[in-house]
This record gives sequence, C-alpha cells and structure tokens, in this order.
Amino acid sequence: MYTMKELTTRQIEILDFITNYEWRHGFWPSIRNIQMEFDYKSTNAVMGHLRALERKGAIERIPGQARTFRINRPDKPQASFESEIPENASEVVEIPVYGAIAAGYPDRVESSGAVGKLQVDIQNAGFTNASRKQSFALEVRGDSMVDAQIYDGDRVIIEPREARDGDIVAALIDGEVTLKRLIQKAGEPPYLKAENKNYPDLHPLNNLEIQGVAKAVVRAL
Amino acid sequence: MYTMKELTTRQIEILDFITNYEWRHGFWPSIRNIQMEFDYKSTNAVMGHLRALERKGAIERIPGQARTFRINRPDKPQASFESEIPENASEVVEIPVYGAIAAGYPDRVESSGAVGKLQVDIQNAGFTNASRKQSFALEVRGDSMVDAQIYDGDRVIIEPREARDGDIVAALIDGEVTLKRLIQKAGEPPYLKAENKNYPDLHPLNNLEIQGVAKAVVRAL
DNA sequence: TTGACAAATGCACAACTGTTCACCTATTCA
DNA sequence: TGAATAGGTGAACAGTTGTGCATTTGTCAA
Repeated sequence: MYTMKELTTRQIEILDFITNYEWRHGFWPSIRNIQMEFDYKSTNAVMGHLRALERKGAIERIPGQARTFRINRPDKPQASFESEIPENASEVVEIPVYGAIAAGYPDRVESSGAVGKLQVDIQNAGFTNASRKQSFALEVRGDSMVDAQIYDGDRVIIEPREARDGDIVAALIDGEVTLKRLIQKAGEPPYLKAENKNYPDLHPLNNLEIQGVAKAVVRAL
Repeated sequence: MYTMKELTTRQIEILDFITNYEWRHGFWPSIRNIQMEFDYKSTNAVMGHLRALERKGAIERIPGQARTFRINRPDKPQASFESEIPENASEVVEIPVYGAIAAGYPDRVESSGAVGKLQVDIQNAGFTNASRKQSFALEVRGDSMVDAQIYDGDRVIIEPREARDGDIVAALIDGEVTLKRLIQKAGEPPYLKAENKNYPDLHPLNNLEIQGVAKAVVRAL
C-alpha cells in the first residue's frame, strides 16, 4: 500500500541509525557521523546508501546543506524482530486538543484553550521527532473529507510543518480554518480540495496559510 | 522561578525563530539562516545572541558543528494554559500493539510479541479505569468493517470486557481471531456481523469467545 | 564621566560537511 | 557472457558553516 520500495538490510540499518541518532541527540547526524558508526573507510559508502534511500523515497535531504534530513516513514512497522526491543517505544507525544475544525465549509476555530489531551507514540503515528512537541489535535466537523475516511467527530492530529502537494492540511484560507487536501502543482497557485464530490474546490482569494499537516485520525467507537 | 536567567526581547525572538524553524523544517537552522531572517548584515550579530543564550542556559550547542542546537525550555509551558486542561486528561493508557487482526475472514493473530505501543488518554478514548491496563491495539486487515468506517491498516484499541449487543468486538470464533460487530439478541445464539454487505454473517459452530470490545480507531494518514 | 552590557557591522579564516571522480569486489539475472 | 545492482575504498574538491578579531553605537547605572 505504501509507495516506498523495499529497502535492503544495510539501508534499514542506516535509516535506523539516522533516526536513532536524532532521537538521542536532538539533531541529525552528518555523513561522517554515520561513517564512523559503521566503520566505513570512506564517506562514499554512506553517500551510496543515502542516495539509495532517497531514490526509494525513504528519506529526503536538502542538497549541500548540513544535517538536513527528513524521514518518510511507512505507516507499517518494518521488521518484526526489530521491534522486540522497542527502545523508543515508550516515547510519547502529548497533543493538546484545541477544538473543532470544519471539514465542511471554512469556519473559525471555536475554542481558545485546549480542551483535552491526546497521547500517541511516535512510531505508530509516524511523527517526525522534530515537531512532535508542537502537534495538536482538532475535532472534525462536517463531511467534506469522507472520501479520505475522515468523518464528523473524528479527531485529527495536526503536525505543524510545511505541507507538500497531496497532504491533508489544516489551513487558514482567507482568515478561516478548514481541513482539506492541499493541491500544489508547480507553477500554479495552490488550492484546497475537499474529499467529497459535493464540495467545491477552495481557491484562496487573498492568502492561504497552512497551519499544519494531518498525520493521524483518532475516533472513539 | 527557574534557573534560566532573564532573556532580552531580541534574544527571545532569536530563540523563538530557532524553535519555530525546527518545527517547520525538521532540522535546526544554520547561523546564516537566522541572519537572513533578521536581515542582519553580519553573522556575528547572530553569534552574539547565541553566545548570550548559551551563557544564560537557554540553549546548548556543539562547538564547531553545524545545526546542532539543544533548547533548554522550562518543561511546564504556562500555568494559565495548564489550568484549562482537565486534571485527569494527562492520565495515559499504554497499549501494546500485538499484530494484525482480520476484518475480512477470520485469521490467526500473527505476531506473538508486542510490535509497538500506542498511548491514548482515558478521556478521549473513553476507557474505564478498571480495564485500561489490559487494553491493547490490533492492526486491522481486510475490508469487512468499512461500513463502520474501519479500514485496512487502521489500529483498533481493544478493551477486554464483556460485550453487549451491537459492540464491535475482537472475537475468537472457532479458534480464529476476527473483528466484527456482535449481534446478541435475547433467546437467540449470538453471532458476528460484518459491516460490509459482501461478507456473510459468521455463526459459530462450536464456541464464540469475545476477547474484547473495540473502543477507538487510530489511523495514520 | 566611566564602565558594563546589548546590539550590530565587516571581514577573514578554518573547520565541518556534502559531493564527485575513478576504481574495485561480489552477486544476481537474462 | 554481459549487464545491472549492492556495497565499498581513496582522494580530492567546493560549498556550507561556525568562529575570531576589530570596530561602532546606544543605554543604563554607579
């Protein structure tokens, strides 16, 4: 189901080290940091793996800039034995629930203060370490996202970060808050698309401010 | 109140930008990134502030290494925000994720050990205090519950308790595990019903053992 | 006035860091 | 057999990045 291609054992080891390094240090490793961990005699051994990981969509980097990683996790945990010793499994995201967000037509956020908390661990929700502390949850109102399996009353966990094309985002469009899918093609102005045929696309008149990207849905049964 | 000394307005601005940059990008800014943000003509303007922030204990850095920040924030945000949050909202359930459960036709639980953890607070998931510690999460496989908005790959949080008519349950039916809705009318033998017209009802031949009731769904986007 | 400190400019340097080129071994697969 | 791919060595290069020195301005308190 996920677009990420298969990774080799070595590539998974590298990826794990990068993730783990960031978890332990709070910043990403340099290529020579990785080189030392694996006792490579050349930085190029690392470069090859990084290129492979990038080609397979597992990571992203900013060319030429130091320690700028982005990890693209598949939602599923990879190797089964890898998680038998879940070192970071106990790490928890603490997410304030701020109020309602309209999945129908744009609306204003209602509640000013947090009305509850939601805690989800990083592995399972696919958060980047970077923004986990700032994540928050919003209660969904309306039915404009039903085709993305997001329903009225669900709680959406929002991670504040830059959005890419196709992300489901919490956005301020002309001053009002809404939950929609972001369409951002090169050379064209970005707009918001509902996941429900009955709703029209939302083209911003003035400005479009992305507040964050929806990372997970939680629904009480 | 805190060991951290007073920061000037400018230093707070710098600190905020650093934190915010890391939120948005997933990695720390370089000194020149900060310089550009504040339109400094010299990197040394930034250096001065960084030195001050480090001297006052607000941040830490690794000398000579790129984009290696550590923010020393007071752990508690602000008292005013804290008081708006219900006290018991911080209480957390720790839920091991055990493996896959078939929402299609019955299947065996695949993994023996926990493959991850999921933490959800009590208020939002609606757990009873009694059984929250035994709760666990299962990954859903198949599409037999799509009409209840439970999809392939979702994680269902199961609370082990006696089920009532209409509950969505994890059940052992004739030795195999499945996720279905329980139909239990008075005077009739209970059976399991899929939330998908294409799946037939499951009538147990021998025994029907309810392992628990589904309380919440968590899905990564 | 003097001193201390916050804030900022300008420039140069050295270390850190990503990247490339050339070359090598081993395995898989048609 | 030949091509493709994973994995690796070695050396060199260039851009990024942190850092130091010298200098200026303004505020505030002793």
